[in-house]
Amino acid sequence: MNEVFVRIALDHPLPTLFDYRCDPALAPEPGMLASVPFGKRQVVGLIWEVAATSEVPADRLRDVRAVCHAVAPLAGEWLELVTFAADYYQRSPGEVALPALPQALREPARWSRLEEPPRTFRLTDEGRTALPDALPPRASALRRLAAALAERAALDAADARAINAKALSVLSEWVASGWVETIDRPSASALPAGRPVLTDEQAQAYETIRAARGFAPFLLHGVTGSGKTEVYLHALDALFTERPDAQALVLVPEINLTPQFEAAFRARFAALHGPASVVTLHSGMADGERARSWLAAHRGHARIVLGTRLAVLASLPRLALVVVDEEHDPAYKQQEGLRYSARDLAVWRAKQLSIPVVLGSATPSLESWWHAGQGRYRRLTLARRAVADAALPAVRMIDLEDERRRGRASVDGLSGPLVGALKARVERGEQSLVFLNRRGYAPVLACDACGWVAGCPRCSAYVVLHKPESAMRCHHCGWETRIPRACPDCGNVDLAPLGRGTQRVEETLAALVPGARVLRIDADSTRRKGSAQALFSDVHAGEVDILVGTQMIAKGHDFRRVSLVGVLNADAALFSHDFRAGERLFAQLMQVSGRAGRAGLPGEVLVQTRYPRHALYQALSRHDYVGFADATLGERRDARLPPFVYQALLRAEARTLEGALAFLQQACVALAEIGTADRVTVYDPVPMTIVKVANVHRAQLLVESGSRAALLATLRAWQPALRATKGALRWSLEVDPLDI
DNA sequence: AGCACGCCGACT
DNA sequence: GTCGGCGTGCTC
Repeated sequence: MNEVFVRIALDHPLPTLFDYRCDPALAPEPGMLASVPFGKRQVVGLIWEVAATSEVPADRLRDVRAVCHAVAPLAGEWLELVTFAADYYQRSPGEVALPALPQALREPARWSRLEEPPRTFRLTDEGRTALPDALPPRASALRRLAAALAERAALDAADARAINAKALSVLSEWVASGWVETIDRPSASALPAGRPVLTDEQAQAYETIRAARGFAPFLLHGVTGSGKTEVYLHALDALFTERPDAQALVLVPEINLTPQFEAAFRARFAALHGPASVVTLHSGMADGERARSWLAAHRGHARIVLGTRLAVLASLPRLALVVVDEEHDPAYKQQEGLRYSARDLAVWRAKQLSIPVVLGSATPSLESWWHAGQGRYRRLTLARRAVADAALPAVRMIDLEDERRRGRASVDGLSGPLVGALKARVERGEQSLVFLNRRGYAPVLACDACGWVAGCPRCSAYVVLHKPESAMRCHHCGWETRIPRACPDCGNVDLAPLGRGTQRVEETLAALVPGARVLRIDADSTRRKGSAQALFSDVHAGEVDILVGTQMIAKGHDFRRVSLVGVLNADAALFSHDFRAGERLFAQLMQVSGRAGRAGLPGEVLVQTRYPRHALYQALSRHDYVGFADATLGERRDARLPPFVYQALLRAEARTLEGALAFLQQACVALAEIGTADRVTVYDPVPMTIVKVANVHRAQLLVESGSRAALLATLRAWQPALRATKGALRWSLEVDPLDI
């Protein structure tokens, strides 16, 4: 009775692989999925290694129940990617690998339905002579099948199944015998006509990417409207012309907000390589659909995988080019579970495979900008807008202090000059955007008489007033209540909404700009699936005069008739404790400004501020990303902040703040005992800004080092001690955190 | 992370 | 007398 042993990665926090006994008849191979007993349950894991022996005592070993053969094993390169990500982000390989797979692969009952859809069959020369003699005389079903093959040039799977229910398995036997062969789906030919002509800048960027060999990271720095997408499309065209079987990975921050981007890819490549050549992959997809896309990528049928951050972990056996659009976008950082940066993993994959990777942005992350400055990334610049006579918009500050001094009070946060500019646009039949990064009606409801403020009972935060639903909602935990008629403390009925969100601005604009068709787009107005798209198409169709919204309206959309962008309430980020707030604000304002004046209309951007001289706004009005980035990088260098230092956060969540802090204090002691901490700075445990969320108290501990390797080594050594500390609390480590 | 086992309060 | 609260211990 021979047996083999397999080492399996399970979606489980213990940082080890688990050994199992396996019947060799199950033909296990690394990269295959296996169903195994684990404790009291049955789980699916990923076979990492197959070995002749095991260190684990025989009486503790259990048996593999089944191995999935419907899907080809995941390649060694993919397992390496998982190994890297697991080590870098301090997780077990199974915690990285299994959540990256479609649910269908993690359910043994569904394995059989994952079989590759059969292709078209035809007789080989050998089959034409040998097959008739090989069939038993009375096997009439088989004879009918053979006759159908002989009659036609090709027999497709559906026709075969119509002849006999078991025809497909018979055909695959005949394929194995060499009597029948499968024909691959026909690959299309002619290049589609009408590729846009590139500007000189675009052409230069494209030629540089095309000429690249080996690992070649590019930072494509292109102003909004400069046509970065067209550079990607040309680079993909060139790749597929040179290597028809190659695959490309194209990452976008939020696929639902960029249907135009997706449409451009489909239009360009579906004609060239068949409708299945472009597949999308994002978290909003139904499971079956996602499984289909994933399998198309894994099997190499999909030429282009266009997806959000989770697509960076797709299996792509012939990956030859990676594109990360809007590479600065924080959405590339996963904010729960495995907290990976899809952009960083994309660069890692490119390096692993020695292929080019293009990071595109109008406002690159300071990390990428710094890499480019150091010569690690090659910079490609698109300084001009691609559409003829589309100039960059004029950016002006509206000084709110000055307005007030002159006795021109704002009405509900909207200044006279902005309202005047909006009216002028409505009269001219042009569209405007009003950008405000706060949804709801008002962020606070307060009592004038006693100072009571509506807070969330479960969080240390105020609840946000939502007028359309006449509800107050906590944006941290989702808790909701009716708007009170009177102050619960003193009974006063004059409760005042303080500050404003998109709902209130929408209401105010409707009153201040009579006759204007005002539309609001934010996470609340687009909650229903597909409604965002419907609302955006109203804007494109010209049925909207003024669009009010959060950053959702800043992303990707090419509004041809927008000539004015108004920005409200931006100042808060200028003085934030988060050192990245300025970088984020600048990127957002550049992006939303870029919505103005794309199609020849002169564009204008009006920013309401109390600090019009602030360096960030000055750089914005000059469209000076480079100046802003270099100045901010200088500050970061002086203050020893990323990218000049590497950081990790240990977070603790407990029932009490004391519990969370005590755990972190213990963790500090454990870290001091490790001793490798000589090149690592450990800060004091601190409560998080919003200390309580959903009745859980949160605190964190920052660890940093000038050496990435030293930091990782420390984290690795720290983990066993962290796991050993007991207590009813949850903790997690985050490497390269974005929010501190 | 699940999912057990294991000891102490308010109910038929 | 039990149903069930969540503390702690294990999973190849």
